Amino acid sequence: MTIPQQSSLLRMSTFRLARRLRAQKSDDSVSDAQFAVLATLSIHGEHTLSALAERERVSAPSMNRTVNCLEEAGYLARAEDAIDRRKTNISLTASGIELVEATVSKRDAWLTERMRALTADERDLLARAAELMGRLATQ
Amino acid sequence: MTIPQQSSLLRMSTFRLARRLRAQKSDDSVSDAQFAVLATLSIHGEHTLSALAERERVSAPSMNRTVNCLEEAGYLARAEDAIDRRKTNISLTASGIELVEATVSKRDAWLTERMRALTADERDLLARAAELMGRLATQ
DNA sequence: TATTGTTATACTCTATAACTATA
DNA sequence: TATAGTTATAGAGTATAACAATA
Repeated sequence: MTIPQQSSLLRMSTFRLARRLRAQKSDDSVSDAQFAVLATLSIHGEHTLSALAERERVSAPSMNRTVNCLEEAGYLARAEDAIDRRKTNISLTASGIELVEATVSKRDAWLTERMRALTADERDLLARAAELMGRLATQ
Repeated sequence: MTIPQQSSLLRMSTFRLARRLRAQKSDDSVSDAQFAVLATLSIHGEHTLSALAERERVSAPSMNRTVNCLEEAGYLARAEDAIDRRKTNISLTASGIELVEATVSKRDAWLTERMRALTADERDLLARAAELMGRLATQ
């Protein structure tokens, strides 16, 4: 198999699996865009609005709106920066942490159940592949 | 490593790689939702509106709107069904086929370039993993 | 009566341009 | 003057409810 053929296979399988995983949510009231923000705050901690916009590759006004919705729903909180008063520091509330954990658990449970149907060798192969995929994505 | 740990690794890497791949487009004027429709028509051929809505898991009015945009942009065409005149058959135009091929090429080129940095054994491992991921997604 | 597609309406996500407050 | 955040406005994607045409 040529390298382009291998790439094409990996691209298709990655999209299909990501799509199935994304469908596993713990709460339908939060959109994909909103959940991505909560997940980013969960993994990388407190962000200013513009840092969050840059990381999610959307405009600041767009992120501002999404943050407004999430703040209103009680999943995150804004706090004025003590030093630079133009900035607002955005972080998860207890309720936001809970929602991220519940969704991550649901997705992992869905995948774990399907991985039990594989052999130990196949699971090991997938774990090693995951490490390589991470490297490809950050390259 | 436990099965849940393997699952969690695979989930994170899949999302990261899918995100990077999705960012590789050949034309910024077509949204993700619109491109997904074009890709579905490219892979699975002609669809009625409701078949398309069901496959993309959105409502019929939502799909109708997306199809309107794509029709106006000239990427797909509606045709009346000869037998059942309630139905409209939706298929890609030459321009639509071209756009799908250009985007797929760009994504594959991006991934192929990064896979060249791996060893032959690592690429082979990823190709076998892709097959397993496809199986997990359809299970 | 049921199905297919569409229109009406409303809310979220997206963007650019313009504004406010602070540095 | 520059930067961080926000508001104004407009276009696209999502949904449910209601409608027209056809089976």
